[in-house]
Amino acid sequence: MRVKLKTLRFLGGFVCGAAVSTASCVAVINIYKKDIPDNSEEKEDPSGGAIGRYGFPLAGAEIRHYANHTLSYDQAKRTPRWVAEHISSQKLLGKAERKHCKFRPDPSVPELFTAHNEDYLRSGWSRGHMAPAGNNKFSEQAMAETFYLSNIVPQNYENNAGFWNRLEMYCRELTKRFEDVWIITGPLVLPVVGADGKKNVSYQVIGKDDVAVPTHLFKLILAQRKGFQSPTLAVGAFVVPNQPISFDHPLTEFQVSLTDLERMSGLTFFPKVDHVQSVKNLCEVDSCSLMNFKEFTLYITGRKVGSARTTASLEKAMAELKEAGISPDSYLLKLYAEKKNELAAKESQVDKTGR
DNA sequence: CGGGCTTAGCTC
DNA sequence: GAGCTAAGCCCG
Repeated sequence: MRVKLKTLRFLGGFVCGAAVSTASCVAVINIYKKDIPDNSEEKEDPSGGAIGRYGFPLAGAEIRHYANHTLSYDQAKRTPRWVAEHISSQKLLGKAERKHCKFRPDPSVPELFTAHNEDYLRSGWSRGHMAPAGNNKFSEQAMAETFYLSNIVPQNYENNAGFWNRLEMYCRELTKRFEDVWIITGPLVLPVVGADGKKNVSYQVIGKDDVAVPTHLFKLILAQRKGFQSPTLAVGAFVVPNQPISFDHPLTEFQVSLTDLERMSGLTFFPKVDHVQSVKNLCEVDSCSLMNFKEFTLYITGRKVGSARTTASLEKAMAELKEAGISPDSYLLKLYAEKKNELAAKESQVDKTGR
């Protein structure tokens, strides 16, 4: 029997993390043959071809392939419907830098349906990657393509830099324990139950192009480990509100069943997974835990120390860490010492030459 | 890592 | 002057 669908409920005024399934609910998901529309048979047009004489509407939702991501675009919302990726530990190695990248309209999206940077500017929303730039360190080309606005949705700043950022880091960390990780990410506009008990879908649109601001973002993770005899296939589906989410919310709070996500998104995921192949709950075979405040702050400080160009900015980063009540670990101390020497040498050189 | 903004320099 | 780009500095 199919996994029972749970009805999504939003309490009036209270914004919750979408439907939260109990862990046991998605402990083992047997993916059976799904009700996939079969377009292979051309049905005969009883009107003798008159209806289609001048063609049928086109949605522009065809699958678009890029160097390291694939997506379907939503021409009405000026955002992707979904973006798919495959990552492995190898792809995370490399020197491609986001500093050399620019957000820009996707040249393959018709001008009539594309978003522009101006839509996001001063809109109150940041440009949030669906396929993250950080998953493309191996290729400047692949990274640059993730900055096409076809891969971007309006996202809350704090969510993007915080909880969502940590979720993306967790996905990369998964490649240490699973050889192959497939990720599908996209926006959602979910209904809200109002005071009158009626359900309504409402979303903001920004800029001259009316780019749709999603109420939630989803991320679906399929992780495969080549076991000695039995390979492990595990799935985790997460629906995260497009708003600030503090450190006291665990990732599991936003987990939903695969079936629930399919119902919310209108998408059938991984249709080629074997019918009766047992797929495990990712959060039962792996931690599903994101960096805590201390780990995250240490990491960010490490990035700032590594990129510091002056002694002043270097010391500022360390002072802010202390201010947060966190003492540097051995890795950061080493990084700090190296950077301090490097900058001192550079700055004394400047003094000598007067440059 | 995830995002911003400002500035200088260039072309038209 | 407008418009684009790259570099540098800012934030969480």
